[in-house]
Order: sequence, then C-alpha cells, then structure tokens
Amino acid sequence: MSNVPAPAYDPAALEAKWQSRWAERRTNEPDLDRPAKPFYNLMMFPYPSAEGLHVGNMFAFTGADIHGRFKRLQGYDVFEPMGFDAFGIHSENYALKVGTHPAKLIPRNIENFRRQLRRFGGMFDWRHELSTTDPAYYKWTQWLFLQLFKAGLAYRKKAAVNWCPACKTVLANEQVIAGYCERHPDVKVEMRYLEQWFFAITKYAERLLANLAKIDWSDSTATLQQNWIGRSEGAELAFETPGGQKITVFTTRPDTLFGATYIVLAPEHPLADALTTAEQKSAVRAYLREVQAKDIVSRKVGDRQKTGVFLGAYARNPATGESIPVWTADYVLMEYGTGAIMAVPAHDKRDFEFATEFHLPIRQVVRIEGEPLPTVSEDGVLMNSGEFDGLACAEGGRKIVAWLAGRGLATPRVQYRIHDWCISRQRYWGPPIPIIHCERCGPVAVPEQDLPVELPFIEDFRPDDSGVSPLARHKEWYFVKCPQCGGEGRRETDVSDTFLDSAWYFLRYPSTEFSDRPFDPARTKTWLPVTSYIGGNEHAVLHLLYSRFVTMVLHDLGHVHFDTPFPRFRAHGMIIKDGAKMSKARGNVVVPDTYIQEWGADTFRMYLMFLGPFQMGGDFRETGIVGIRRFLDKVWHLAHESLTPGASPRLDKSVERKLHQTIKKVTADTETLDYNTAISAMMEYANALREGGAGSRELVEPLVVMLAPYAPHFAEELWEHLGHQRSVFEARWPSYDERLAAAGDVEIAVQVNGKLRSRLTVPRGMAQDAVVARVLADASVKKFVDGKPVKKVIYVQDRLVNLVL
RNA sequence: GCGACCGUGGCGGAACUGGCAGACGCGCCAGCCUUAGGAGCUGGUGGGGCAACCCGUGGGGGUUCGAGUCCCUCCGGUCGCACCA
Repeated sequence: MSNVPAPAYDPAALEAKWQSRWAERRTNEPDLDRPAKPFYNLMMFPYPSAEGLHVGNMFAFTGADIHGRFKRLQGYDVFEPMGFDAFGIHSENYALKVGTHPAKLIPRNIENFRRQLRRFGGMFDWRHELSTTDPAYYKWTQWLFLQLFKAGLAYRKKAAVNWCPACKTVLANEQVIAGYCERHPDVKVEMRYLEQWFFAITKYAERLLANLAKIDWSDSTATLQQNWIGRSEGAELAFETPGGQKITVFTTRPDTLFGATYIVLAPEHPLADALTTAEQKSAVRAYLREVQAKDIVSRKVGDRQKTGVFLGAYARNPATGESIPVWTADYVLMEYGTGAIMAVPAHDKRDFEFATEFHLPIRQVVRIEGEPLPTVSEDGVLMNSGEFDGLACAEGGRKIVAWLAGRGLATPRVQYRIHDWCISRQRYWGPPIPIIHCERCGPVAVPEQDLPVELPFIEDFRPDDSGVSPLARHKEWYFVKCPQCGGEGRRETDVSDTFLDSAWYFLRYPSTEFSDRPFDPARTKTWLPVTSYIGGNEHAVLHLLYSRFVTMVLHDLGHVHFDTPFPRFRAHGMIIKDGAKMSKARGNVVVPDTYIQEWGADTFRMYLMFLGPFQMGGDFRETGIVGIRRFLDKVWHLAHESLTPGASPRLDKSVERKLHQTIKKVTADTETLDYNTAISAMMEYANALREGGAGSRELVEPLVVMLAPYAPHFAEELWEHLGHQRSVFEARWPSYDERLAAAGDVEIAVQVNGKLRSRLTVPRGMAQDAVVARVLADASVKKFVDGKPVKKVIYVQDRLVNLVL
C-alpha cells in the first residue's frame, strides 16, 4: 500500500528517547512564579523500600499522572512533584535486619525509586524533589514542632505504651498481635508508662469534623475520618460519696440513670486508690497489678471475660438517692470520657455481662416490647424512673439532665473518640524533637536559628532496654547548654513520628529551593491549597487527618492563608492478585519492572488503568496485557496509514460522529477518573476507524491527543510522525460538537407489557406519535398485541416504547 | 458488635437521574493468510431450544408499565473501627 514501510512500534527505544527529551526540554517544569492557570497535582509520596516501587504505587501514580497530563492538555500549568517519605521505624527495622545503616541504605533505595519513577513516564518536576530525611527538609519539620510548642499545642505527659522486651522498644498498637510481638511470636508484650510528647489535636476535633462537610472528598474517606473522630453527645453526671468526693461519669444515655446500679472506675482512675476501703486494699492492689501486666491491645480486645474488683466504697445515684457500690474494672478505659462510668446493666451489653458475672442488681428502666434484656435501643419508653415514666428516651434524657443541672450534678457534654497525637518515638531514624531539658527552666525550645538539630550518625543505633532512644548514648550530642539560662541541659532524645514529616510535605514542594523559609509566601499563595490529591485509603485516617490539623494550626498562627490543605481528594482502589492482597508472605507480589521491560511503560500504564475502576482497584492478571498492546499497535498503524501518500482523505460521516461521541465520553471519564471506560471508548473508536475512515488525518489526530495522558511516550512519537514539531502536551485537548455527537439514527427498544419484542431504527428526536405508528405496523409487535386494546403507551425519547395492554 | 463498600458470562469488567443486561478487553471456537506461530485479519461466543420463543445480574419478597439499579429481608465477601460508656 505504502511505498515507505511504516516503522514498527518499538516501546523500549521510543520511551527512552522521550524520557531524555522531556528532561532536556524541561517539558515537565512549569513556571512556578507566573503560571497562568496553576494546577497542583499531588499524589502521596512513597516510602522508599528496598524492594522498590511496587504495582500498587504504580497504579496510584499512573492514575494521578493521567489526571495531571489531562489537565495540562486542557491548558493548565500543572505542577506534579515527587518526593520520599524515608524516615521511620519501617526503614529502621529493615536496616537492622540487613545490617546496613539507614543513612547508607535510604539514598540507595531513593536512587532506585527515582529510576523507576522516571521509567514509568510520570510528569514529575524533578527540580522540586524532596526527602524527609534531608536536614534541609527536617529543619522545617522541627520548626513546625516549635510553632506548636510555642502555641501551647505540644505538651509532655506520661502515657501507656506497648513494650516488647525482645525488640527492646515501644511498639505501635498495629505491631501487637493478640498480645504478642509481631516479630517475636513467643514474646508477650508488656505495658510501660513513659513520658511522651503529644500534639493537642483534640482541641481541633470539632473543626476537623465540621470541615469534612465542606470539602470534596471520596465518601469512603470522609466517613472513615468521621468515625475516627467519633463524636458522641451526652452528659457528665456527678455521683457523690459519703466522704464528699464526686465521681464524675460520662454517659450518652442519661435517660437510663434510674437504672444505674453501680459505678465502675478505670484501674488508672485517680480516685480508685483513694476510695478503696482498708479491708479491700490487698484485693484491689492485686487486681491493679494483674491489669498492668496486660498489654494495651489485649486489654482493649472485646468480648473477653469481664474482670474487676469491689473497692468497698459507695456513691449516691443522684436520681434515686440510693447508695450504689463502686468497682474498678479494666473494661473501663481511662482514655475515654472521665475514666468512670455509671453501669446500667439492663441497657448496656458490657454492664450486663459484668453484673451477671458479679451478681450485681439489674434494673430495667426502658420498656421495649418483646425484647429480652439488655435492650440497647433508644426506641423505648421510660419506666421505673419516677416522674419521668412514660417519656421517650431522648426527651427523658434531656429532662433528667436539666433536672440535675439545677442541682449542679449534671452538665451536657460532647465527647470525642480521637486522642491527642502521640508524636514521640524512642527510636533513632527520625528528626530529633528540638527541645533541650534544663533542670532549672524545664523543657526549652531550641532557638530557630540553631535548627536543624541534626540527627547524629550513630554506628550502633539498636534500641536498648532502657526505654530511652539510642540518641542518649551519643554524649557529645546529648549534653548541651540550656539556651535560656546557659546552665547544664540535655537534649530531648525522642524523635518525632513519621506522620509529622508527611503532614506538611505538600507545603514544601513549591518552595524547595528556599533554604531560609519552610514555604515561600508568594509560591504558597499561588499554588496552595492543593488542587487535586489522589492517594490510598490506607492513609484516610492518620495522614490526611494530621495534615488537616497541621494546616489549621498554621492557618491560625498566620502562616498560611487557608485551613484546608486538600479541598479535593480522591481515594484510589487497591490492586490485588488472584483475589488476595499482595504480600511477600503470599509470594504474589507483582514487580512492575519486569512488565515494563517486556511490554513498555505505556502498555503497562494503560493495562493497570484498564483492570478495573481506578477508585475501586482490580485484580492483576497478566493475561490481559496483550489486549492493550494490540490496541496500541492498531492505533500505530491507523496513524501511519493516514500519512500514506495517495491515501484518500475521505471523511466518513458516521466515523466523524463516533469521534465526537468518543471525545465527549473520554473527556467526561478522564475528568472523573473513570479511566477503564475511557480506554474502552478509545478502543471502540479505533475499531470504528478501522472499519470506516482510516485514511483521514482529522479523524486520527484527536485520538492521539486523547491517548497522550494514558500513553505519553507513544503519543509523543506518533505526534512527531504526524509532522508536529512541538510536544503533544503543548497541543490542546480536542473539543466536540454536541449536535454532531447527538446526530444520527437511534435504535429504540419496543416492548409489549414490559417484554422486549422488537427493535426499531428511527432518526434521533422522532416524535411519539410517529414512532408509535411505526411500532404498531411492526409484524412481530402485531403478533403480541393481537388486536387487544392498548391501554397505555410509555415513550422514552430515543430509547424505548412500551405498549401496555 | 458498629460503620463503609461489594456480589453481573469461563475471566477482568460495562450499563447516565429506574428504560435494549453483558460495552471494551482476555480466553475460547471456526475460517483466512502462512513452511510455522504465543503473529496478523474475518466471523462467532450468557444458558436452554431445530425454531418460534423461554430463562437469566447471590437467595426470597415488595414498589413500578418497566428493577442489575429503589425498598424490606436473608446469605456470602472485602475493608475500617472496636469493652468509646
């Protein structure tokens, strides 16, 4: 057909060519100071593991990159940065395992990640790469800590932590499996009390919750955060002891107060010891010791046998005036509410179990027809509640609180599940918390001009049994003068939580070249808040919550002009393999490198996006990849056929119509991240081109542009073959003609009594009467109508006719 | 226990506010082209039936002219939280 044979599609060569050309031409580096239409396209930066980028990362980054490239083709100045979240216990444990210092290991891993990230064709602006382990970065993480410290939002207190005697370190709750260490399955985890640094995130609970309603987030993510913050409305009620002490309890069910037959204090409750009578002392102390031996996790695991002990003391139920016994039990947690509860066994499952176990009285105060005790529902009517009998639960509760409030024994109260954020880690691989402890002045902030407090190189960074970070062993670093009084001081040896590093990285990206400020005011004003944020729901709670909190604090302190960092967030799904999560243990981990090598980055990118809906994820099966490759080959040939000299540039009307329909569909679907259906629409169009107007440039070029976000190297190469000098990313996204997309004939369904009996092709927009006339003339319809009168005609324009007999 | 999401061919998955179920792709079958094909092209492919037709979206019930889609209920799966008062 052609006198010059078309070059074959060779992904490896062509992708290398375009990757170096993008770098040379600075294609991916927008003007950060004077953008016409800034679009900050953010994706969650990876933890640079030794295994390298995995398919899950690639899936997420590809989806986000497609969105960014699409926006660029629509004329935005897209800033798409990338960085590395390289501090943390994960890296440190790995370094311990392989016996290489993390300071050596991490740069190596980052180098490997950088190579992989370039290879898959992300539109990254590498001028603004960052790593949280870089002193130039964590200097400002420490600065951030100091801002919170100075604002009174960072404080120290003793808190219970999990301690593994084998690891000689604190463990996160996630690392404790049924009471045992995840790395030492035969070692029981202990509970220790240690001084820890906290951020007062609970002060922002109400705002963090309210703000969720104003932002455009995936529902699943917003719901997870909402549950995590966990707002409950109720009241604090006071129970007085004969000795004049007040036990304050929190309850969401003040309506059940008349049914409160005993009080339970958490074992750590300050009154627990004070209220214990002499004859109960030894029993209570024994119980407290028993509780302390348990680790935090197994104490919190539900449906286990209730334990507890009577203190010997009594308190007065403010409603009934009765004296009720005071107990302590570990099913009551000091961290929630007031650390004390009124037990209503008739209407609470846990109290019911406890009362049954210890033979305490059970008094029903809510009537619900036909349900055995305990009844937990609030859809009932009060009984045994004096003057409140007969009221519905909600109303009764309000009235009881009002009645007691008059006597100073009740206060309405909102309680949150969320706790203050413990940012201390007794570990090595993190940013040192910039505090100096002085015997005279207490904890003193390191002056800002002395930042960063550099993490000293310690050859043996293994944690020891002391519960103190390995940093304390570096004496020259540890002992310093107090910046306030000049006296003897010691550095804080805890490092901060990795989640603090990642709670502000999006602020740093546009300003990485400034060493004298964390984020430049002008840059920040131009680029923030983040236009589009895409990431996994595994960070729905911690990372996204902490980022929102930090941003609110910075806003309140006057450092940024917004209090919502991510007004638009979309959660992507997860890639699984053979129906199961990928993991090393299962041996089903997919390594992207091998697939990119075999098929090319473009084919692999598109295949990942074609697996399933981006926001739901999909099941990775390698058998489908070839379908994408066939599609790209097909487009490759179509484009070259359009170049063949002498090929008639005929413009097939029906293909033209299909083009406009395709642009409409692909535009809408790429906007909403429905990449799988956008790809199938482009496939349909390529099939139509093959059947119809293959020779025509006007019909092929828009397809090449639409493919550019998905298969960027491929599109660049074809664009060049089609005679364009400049990057395809300087072209404009094709527009469509709504009238043309809507023109043509439609096939409408013909039903009789709701059953499909025939199909009819009519011009679009045909009037009901004309359509019905043609329907009634149809032989296969006549057979079913069979002379019976048509009672009703349902007509849906351009879709269906239903004759009801 | 609470909350969220999901059950559609042999497989991954389509189906806008209720309106032709199975788009697109894999796989499979047949044919063409080939010395050959894990290449390419053409056609077919939910189940039953020679056919007209009938049956089909986890099970059961309901609303509706019409239900994969809405409501109730049960079953199964995934994720998050979990002795949160």
